[in-house]
Amino acid sequence: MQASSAPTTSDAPKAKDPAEALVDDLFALNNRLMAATHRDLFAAMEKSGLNITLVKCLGVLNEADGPVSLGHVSDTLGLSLAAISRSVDALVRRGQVKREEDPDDRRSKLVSVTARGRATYGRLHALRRAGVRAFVDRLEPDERESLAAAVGPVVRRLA
Amino acid sequence: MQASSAPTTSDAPKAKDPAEALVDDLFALNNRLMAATHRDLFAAMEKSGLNITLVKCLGVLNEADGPVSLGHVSDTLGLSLAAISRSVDALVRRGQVKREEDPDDRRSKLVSVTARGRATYGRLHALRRAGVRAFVDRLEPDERESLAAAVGPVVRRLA
DNA sequence: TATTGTTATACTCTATAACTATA
DNA sequence: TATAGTTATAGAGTATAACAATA
Repeated sequence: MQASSAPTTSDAPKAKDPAEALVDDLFALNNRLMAATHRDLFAAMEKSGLNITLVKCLGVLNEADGPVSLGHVSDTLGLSLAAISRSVDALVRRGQVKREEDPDDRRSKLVSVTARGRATYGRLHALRRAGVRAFVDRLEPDERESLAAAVGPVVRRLA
Repeated sequence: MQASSAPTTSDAPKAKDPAEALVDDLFALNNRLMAATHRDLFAAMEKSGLNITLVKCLGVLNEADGPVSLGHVSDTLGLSLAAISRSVDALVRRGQVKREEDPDDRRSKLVSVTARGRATYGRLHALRRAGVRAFVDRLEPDERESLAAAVGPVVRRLA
């Protein structure tokens, strides 16, 4: 997809909501960054024997403070409990996560990431980050400067 | 996924490559925009009876200058010719695209988007754009201003 | 013979439903 | 009875391979 509508040239017949131009620019930037970050990611996932759902599960577990239930992962990702059950099982077989009975509720299982799972996730994260880095490397010094000054405060305020 | 590494606080022990901080910020911004644009998109796709591959095919055809071959779509999306053949067939059945024999090479089929397909794609595009717009609406005036000044030149230079 | 696209078959992944164990 | 998770079954989607038509 690419940006459409909203003339961004200066010879627009009428004064246009400047926010619309920004929307178009952010849209375009998003597309660039997505392309940059996704290019190598899928190859790496395939090489690691992981599919998208497995990576997402790994992400939830890596970002969790501690062990979580299957139901939590299911709710977070919006996938059926059955799918999560199978995905977690696959991750357990690959040594990426650990699954234990919840001592407080033996119906429930607590899932947590292993050291290997943390390493795997870190590798994939670094790959995505490298895509962004490649984008930044193509920027002019003054472009980097103004981007840093503009984007930094926004992401920190909304964090 | 969320940004990790790279301390962005000002009390970093050593002077760090400032580009690394920008990478983290753009990474975070990208995640925000992806979340914003993908939230409603999938619901709309489902409502339209389209899956991701069909939308991607529709995207290729909408962004093409004219009719293209199945092989072109296959190469562009990195999917097998068989999958594209079935996907295009589904789009034809839904009236989203038109498939004709190439008069210059009767082995080949030329696929082009119909008025309905253009409308469908436009609707999905507008939805993604609305997500970005919602993000922009949450910004402060000065944030909008500095973002516009920084992002605009970059996306226009790299376009 | 090589190439473009279609069809046959097998595999992966997910959802719904049935089931087990626990509360 | 209700809930957490597992397993059975069916459906969607893709890849590989076999095929048909054309170059």
